[in-house]
Parts: sequence; C-alpha cells; structure tokens
Amino acid sequence: MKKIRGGDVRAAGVPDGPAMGVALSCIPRAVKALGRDAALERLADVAAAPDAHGDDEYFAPVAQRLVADAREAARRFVEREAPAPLANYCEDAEAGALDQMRNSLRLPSALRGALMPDAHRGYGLPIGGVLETEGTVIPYAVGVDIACRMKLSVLDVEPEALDSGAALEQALLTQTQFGTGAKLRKRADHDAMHDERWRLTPLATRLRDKAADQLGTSGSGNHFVEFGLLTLPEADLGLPAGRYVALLSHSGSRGAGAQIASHYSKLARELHPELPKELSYLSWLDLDHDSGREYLQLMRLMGEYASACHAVIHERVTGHLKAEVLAGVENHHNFAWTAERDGREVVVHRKGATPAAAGELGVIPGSMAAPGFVVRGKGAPDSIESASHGAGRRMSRTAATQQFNWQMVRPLLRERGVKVLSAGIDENPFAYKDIEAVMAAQTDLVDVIARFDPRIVRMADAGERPED
DNA sequence: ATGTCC
Repeated sequence: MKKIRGGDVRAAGVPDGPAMGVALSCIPRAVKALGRDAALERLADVAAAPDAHGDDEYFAPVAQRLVADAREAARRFVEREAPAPLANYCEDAEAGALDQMRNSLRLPSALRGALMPDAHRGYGLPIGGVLETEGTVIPYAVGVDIACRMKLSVLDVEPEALDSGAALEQALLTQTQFGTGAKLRKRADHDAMHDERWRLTPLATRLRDKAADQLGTSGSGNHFVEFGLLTLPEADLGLPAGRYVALLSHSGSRGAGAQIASHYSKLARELHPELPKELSYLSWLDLDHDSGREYLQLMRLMGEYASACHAVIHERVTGHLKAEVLAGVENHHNFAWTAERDGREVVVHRKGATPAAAGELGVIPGSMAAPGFVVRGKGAPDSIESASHGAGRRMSRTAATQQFNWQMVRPLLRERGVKVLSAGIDENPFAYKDIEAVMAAQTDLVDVIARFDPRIVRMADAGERPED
C-alpha cells in the first residue's frame, strides 16, 4: 500500500499549516480501519465541511483544528477588492462622516451600509450610519450610549395646560434628574433590574448597583424630557385626530451602558492590532467567540435598562400630574439587531438611526425649538429599513458653545413659545440642521403621522441660565 | 454619551 504523504493530505483539501500535522497524525488509525482510499475520501469530506464533522470518529481533531483556524483567519483584517455597497441619503454629508461610512464598508464582514440624512462625524461609524455585517458585532457601530432611545406618551391632559405651564413645569422639576452622576433620591425599581444577565460577567455584576441608583434618570448633552403639543391630523395610534399634550424623553443606558461600551470597544481594539489606524475604532467582536456573544447579551440588557429608565421617568411625571397615558411610541436608535438570514447570522447596527421596517413606529425629534415627528416606517430595503434619528448637528458642541449665548437664542424660543428649564448652550436650536429638510430627504423611508412641538423642555443644567 | 483614564 502506497504510504500517505503530505501531498495526498493537501489534495484532500487540508491546507498547509497546523491542520496538516493533525491530519497526518490521525491517518494511521483511519487507514487501519477504513483502508487507504476510503480514509482519504473521508478526510476530504471532513476538510470540505469541518463544521459538520466536529465529532468524526477518525478526523474530529482535523475538523476542530480547521474550524479554529478559520475563525482565527476571519479575525484578521484583509483588505477586500471592493467595498460593500452604500446607499447614501445624506446629500450634504460632511467629508468626515462619509469617510467613516466608507471605511466601515471595507471591513471583511460588511455586507452593506446606509447613511441617514442627519449624518455627522462620530467615532468609528458616523452618527446616522447603518451597517450590516455577517458574524461580527462592532461596539463603536452601536455607540457609546448603548440603547439610547426615544419614548413618547400621549396624555389625557388638555392642551391649554401647556399655556400657563406651571403644573407641567413642576412635574419636570420635581420628577426628573439630569446629569452625569444623577440618581434618584429614592431608588426606583423595575423588572429590568432583576434580569439574570446582570450576573453574566464580573463587569455587569459590578455595574448593577450603579445602574439601580441611576434608574429613572436622564444623562447630559442631548438628553431631554419635555412636554409639547402633539398634532395628529388623522386618526392613528389608536387615537382620534386632534391636538394632544405629550411627554417626550430622550435618554440611554447611563453610566452602566457607557462602561460596557468602553470595555468591549477597548477589547475589540486589542483583538485587532492589525487594523489600519483609520479602521481601529471599527474593531469588531466575532459572534462565535465569547467576547461577541457577551457584548450582544449585555447590549440587549442595556436595551432593557434604557427602556426601564424611560418607563420610570414617564411613570413619575405622569403620576405627579395624575394623568392617564392614552398611547405611546418608543424606539432605540443606538443598537444592533441580529437576524438569521439564509443560515447566516446577520447584524444590523444602527448608530443614531431609527428602525423603520414597514409599519414600525418611531419618534424623530428636531430640537428644543423645532418640531419632532412620529413616523411609521416604509421598510425601504436600500436604507436597511432605517431613517434619521433627529435633525443632526449642524456644528460641533465646541463650535456651538463658542458661537452662541442664550441672549442670542431667547428671541427664537419666545417666538416658538418654548420654555427651557435648563440646557447647555451647545444644544441650542441653531446648532442643529433644519429638521424639515431632513424629513424631506427621507420621504421614501418613513411616513409622518404626527407632529410634536416642544413647549416645556428640561435638559442637563450646564450652568448658564436659558431664561433671564 | 461617560463619576469624561481602573
């Protein structure tokens, strides 16, 4: 019998490398049991589909080695021949945002991308970026504020209550808390705090206590809780057409989410030292590794937690007013959604983008002095079933702080009938793009079903007084 | 976005 050599093993489909040695060591036993030709045929079957032969009687070690090698190979960045396709809905995208979006489509696991009309530069993926990948999750394509989301409650309060405003103001002033370290005087409770995933990793376990303290609070920057006038031109949301008072909040997963984001984005970057520096913040975690699975589970936990924060805020504010909630809409806009498609594990990352599958409801805010909109998705395939998450910043926070003071902004607030209880000057309406133009750029993506005009706004106090 | 560097 002709002795089996490396060339025979290579011909059976086992590449040079660690698997070759493993195969050669498995061969004598296989040949003894099956004979030379049958053993080589069997090895060829294993090499062709190692995933399916992890328990092969003779060549399981080869299968396992090949699977591990494939994973290790998949973890390394290799420049592709052409980037994955992009659908750009942001005509006037700043160069930096477009560069970031295009760079993300160079990743080996990228399937396609879309850039929303409110796009601007961020870290890794731009704000307003949607990226679909296969088998990987990218922490910086979800963002630092994991599960940042919107919640709108329509209330059984007469619109006239917005005019004097005193009762609504008191509800915001007494029932909401803002800022980096904010916590409620007395801890709230919610089912999300009793989720077993808080024990998934030592980090999550450590963060649970902080999260419990911060449950029901809002952060800083663009987070807000506000009352406004909801105009519903046609019956929808289970409501007759009309004018309603609505409570709208924008908040995320607070300190806990920020630390989870920070931990896993650092880990991803450490796992990918080979990435060119413009792609470093797009480092990914593999879904068949513990790191990727853990991130996804904790990201989803942050989704529940952020939702719980909004729920507590709305319960406290409406409870203080003794108001009933007639209808509600809420949606994530910093999140990753997984789906099985043709046997492949596909991940849609939305970083500052509203999910807009056919029929799906969402809220797209404008600014403190510009309307927001309740929308229903049209499921446009090119947009990866997404829409903008707001108007988008016109200028950086630094630029806005340098260029504006409240004296310059007050006339517009008065004109629009908006009372700002507290906010940073970098959140002033001139720092944002024109929401009407942004909505006009996404008529293929969403239908507008209601308009929300902010009237009483609370954001994190940044020292300067909006009112004189 | 974030007790803004464990």
